[in-house]
Amino acid sequence: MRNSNRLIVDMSDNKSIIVKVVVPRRVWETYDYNVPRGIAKPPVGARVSVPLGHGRAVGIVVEYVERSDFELKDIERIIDEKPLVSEEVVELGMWLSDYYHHPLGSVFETMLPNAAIRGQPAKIEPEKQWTLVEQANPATIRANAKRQQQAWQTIREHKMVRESDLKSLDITRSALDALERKRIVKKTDVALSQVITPSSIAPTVEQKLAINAIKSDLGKFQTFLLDGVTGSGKTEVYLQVIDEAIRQGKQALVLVPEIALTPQMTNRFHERFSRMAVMHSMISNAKRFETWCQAARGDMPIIVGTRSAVFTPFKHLGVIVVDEEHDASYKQSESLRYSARDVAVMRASKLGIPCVLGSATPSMESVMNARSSRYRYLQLSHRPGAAQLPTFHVQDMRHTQVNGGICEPLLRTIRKHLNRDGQVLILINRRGHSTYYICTDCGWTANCSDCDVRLTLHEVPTRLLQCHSCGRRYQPVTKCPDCGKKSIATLGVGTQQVEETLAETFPDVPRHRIDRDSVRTNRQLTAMFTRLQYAKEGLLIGTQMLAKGHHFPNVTMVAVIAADNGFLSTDFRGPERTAQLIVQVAGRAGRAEKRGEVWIQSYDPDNPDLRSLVRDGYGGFTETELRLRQEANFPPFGQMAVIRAEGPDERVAEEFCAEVLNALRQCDVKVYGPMWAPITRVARQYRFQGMVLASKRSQLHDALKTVERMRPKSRKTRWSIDVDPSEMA
DNA sequence: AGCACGCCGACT
DNA sequence: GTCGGCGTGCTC
Repeated sequence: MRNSNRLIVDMSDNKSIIVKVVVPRRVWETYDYNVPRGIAKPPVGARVSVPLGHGRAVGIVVEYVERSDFELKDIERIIDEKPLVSEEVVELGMWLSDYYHHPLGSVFETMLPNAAIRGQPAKIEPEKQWTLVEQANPATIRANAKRQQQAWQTIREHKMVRESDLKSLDITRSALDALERKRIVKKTDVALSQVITPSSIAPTVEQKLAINAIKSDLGKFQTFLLDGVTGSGKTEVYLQVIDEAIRQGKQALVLVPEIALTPQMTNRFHERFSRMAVMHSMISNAKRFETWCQAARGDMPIIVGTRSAVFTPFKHLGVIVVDEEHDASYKQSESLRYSARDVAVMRASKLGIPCVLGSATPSMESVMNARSSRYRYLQLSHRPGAAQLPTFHVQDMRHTQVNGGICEPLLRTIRKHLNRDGQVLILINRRGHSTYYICTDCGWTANCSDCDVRLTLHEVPTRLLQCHSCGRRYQPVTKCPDCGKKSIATLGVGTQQVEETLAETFPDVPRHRIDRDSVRTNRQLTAMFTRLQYAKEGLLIGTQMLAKGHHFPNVTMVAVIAADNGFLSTDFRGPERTAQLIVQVAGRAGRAEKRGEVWIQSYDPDNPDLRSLVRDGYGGFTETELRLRQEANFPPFGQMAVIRAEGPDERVAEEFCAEVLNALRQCDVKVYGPMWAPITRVARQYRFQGMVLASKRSQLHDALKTVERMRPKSRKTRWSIDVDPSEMA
């Protein structure tokens, strides 16, 4: 049994060191490795290169142990002499694996930047900076030493120059060496430098209250729910709190939704803080790892980033801000299905620091937490500049003539606003032209061959049928494939059709359509918002993209074309999402001097959620919705998880789902299902799901624990556990 | 990430 | 029979 690179652990030798290593693979446990004698002990949180199976992997040391039950291999190489991640982040990974019932190795795969997993060297040591020696005599620099003169002047101008900035400032190594020998400049550890530009705005009374409340809790764990209407100045609160944290020598983490990371947002931070970094999916691997290391060594005071930035290690994190905390993009919908908002609160509690959750439309979870005093509730109810909130009008569509998705009264109101030089924003939650492509004779509808969804007809840029589930495109037929008649018609409106309708009615009014088809990349989105800022008139037609990104000061009217889909959705979070969307988009309407107008077209105007939203605003909606949730024991009252299973064989997938759910039925939880997923088939995979509800967190957790490692013969069926699901789809 | 293992269809 | 395609599981 002797193998050259294996050795049996010699128990008589108590000096041998064994380390537990997390490898970034789909594995549930840490692996044990032997640290060969004569090699320095790798610290906890450092990366090591280890043999794994037939290849090798880069892992993270999480613990030392005395003995192991395995035949151990030797660590191949120690990559980091100092820990790459703090013990706090290692523990966070363990917690994530436990809470979301996800393999530990995959958790670290999600948490670590690609460059770190590939084993690229990290810069963990503090950076060096060059400064002038106080009683230096620049006269000793000879007149012909041009490079030295230049270097000296640059350093004098900037007061200090970072090692990493030398190249961009055109300072050479040799010039610096010469200056150092002459004792004109010196090299030291970089000091956390931050030039803070004081606020130019005087905070309102409410802002001041919020700022002071959070500031006085810096240094201890407390979650705040900052409930502030659009334009009420939440960002100013964040900025002033971060200002104070930085003055105390701490760092700050700011999470923003994916779509919101526009220059407008980061510029607000840049105006106030000289040194900050952004992190999102478009940042290159190398840059991301660099920023990550800077934060870890305490050399980056502020990180503004999207979901995955919540895993950034910090040396002295002082406060976490989660802007638009209700936003669905904080929940990852594949692999490790974490909620960055919840992880942020968890981190804050472990670190003993405050966490600020900001929103104009807080999630039901956060509202409940504020009511039960787990969170401190702070409110910003006024818009500075005294802009008034808009008036709501629900248009009963049941007895109204409709043309291309828009009814006659709405068209008249749009005309009125356009005539008064106002912009009108039109929200439709569907892209494309029509949502049905049907035969009026036999009832045939165009469906995707791989998914169980109807095809959407697109007219722009070319006429084609598209599956919005798998992306497959089809050439539209002119004759019904079933009955052969030429009685093809379309039904259901999307953004393209509404744009078409409005083009016919208002041919001379400029129109801007904003959806995933017109704006493909984040860059295009930014460019579009910039353009719209200067477009003072016209129609803005778009999907939820419009509601999130930006404020349009000239919009005096907002029209919601179809709110019913959301309020009547089978997804229990549908109404919440829709109400948030309407309130967010309504926040774009109204100028300082006059109230805006919001029109909602509905075939179900008596819907309780819609009625309470329109009558009493988001607070009223919250009351109604929470009552409905409580009756069903849905979150935030009950604790929920969803089991999903999909596979190429309908029977097998359903049986597998049933098997997992039956195991859960043995536990102290309520189980519903298996049932079809809202989209029953995607890319030829049949999808089933089941719902697990428990009154207490621990009951849900224990039940999921029992199936977590069951891993039954998953013949071709992929399955997953989704804790705290954000949608049922 | 690779690689072994085993199950199934196809082929000399 | 045996070959090899790929889906599945394992790696301290």
